[in-house]
Amino acid sequence: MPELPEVETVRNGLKEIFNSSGSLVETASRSQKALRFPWPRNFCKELSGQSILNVRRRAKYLIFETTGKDFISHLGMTGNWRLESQESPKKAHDHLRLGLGNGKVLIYNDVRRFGFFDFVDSEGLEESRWFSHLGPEPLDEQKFSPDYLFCNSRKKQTTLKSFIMDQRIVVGVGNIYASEALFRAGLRPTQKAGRLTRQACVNLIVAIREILTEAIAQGGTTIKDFKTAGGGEGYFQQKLMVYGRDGESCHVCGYGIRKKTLAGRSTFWCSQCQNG
DNA sequence: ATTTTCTCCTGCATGC
DNA sequence: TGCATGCAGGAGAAAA
Repeated sequence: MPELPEVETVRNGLKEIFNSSGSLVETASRSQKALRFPWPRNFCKELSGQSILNVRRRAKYLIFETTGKDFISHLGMTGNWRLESQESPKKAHDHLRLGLGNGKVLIYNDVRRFGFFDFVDSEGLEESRWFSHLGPEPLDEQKFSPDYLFCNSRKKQTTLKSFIMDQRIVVGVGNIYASEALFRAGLRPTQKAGRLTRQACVNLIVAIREILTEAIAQGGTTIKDFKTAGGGEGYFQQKLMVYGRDGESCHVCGYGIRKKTLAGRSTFWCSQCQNG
């Protein structure tokens, strides 16, 4: 569900919650159902009584730094956090409840249970099983450079869209923003990644950065399930140029938006605007 | 080795 | 109305 801008939006919401409602986890309880992976051993026991010191993000992972063990939260497709008062009715697919005091409770809900939690060691996080294969952050101008993208795309037979969704190449770009970034860069999602010119790499990197930055500013994209940690919706869907618009006309040239499945994921583009 | 398809899960839209 | 089918923003495993 959430790509980088959505995870960043959730992170911002969680930080606000911990600032206003306190960061001490007085109580913790969880559902009996496993998420994508079994719950970490003694997860709730380890959490209760600890304070959340900070919430960071790497790729699409949230990293909770606490006075006890640090842990990560991955939202999968439908994971979301919300703050409610203790007496609010429970909802289907609530999986974790963190009592924050003042009658407030922070709840993790995940319909499809593709999300998961795990304890991590903050030292050496980049070398951990979850992070060791990850590429650079797209907003890191040093590491995610045109030269990096050009060199790593050489001889790649995969499609350009699959290439930029490969978390080993660059993290955070999911199915929506991949199509949107390629539209902005004027590049065909179906072309071979190995065909990228140096100039195309420059254009693509700029497009990815702009799309993600604007989406963060808009609070992410709410197509179906995404909710900010405050329970609100993101507004970037109002700016989508191609995603979910097959059969409609291009906002720029009026040509019909096309749709095709690439590597199992729906892909949208304008064959007039994206001829590079 | 690289690339695509399958799989985990539930809910919703669509079509017969 | 009911039922079958397909699809959904992730991503690792399995298969090609």
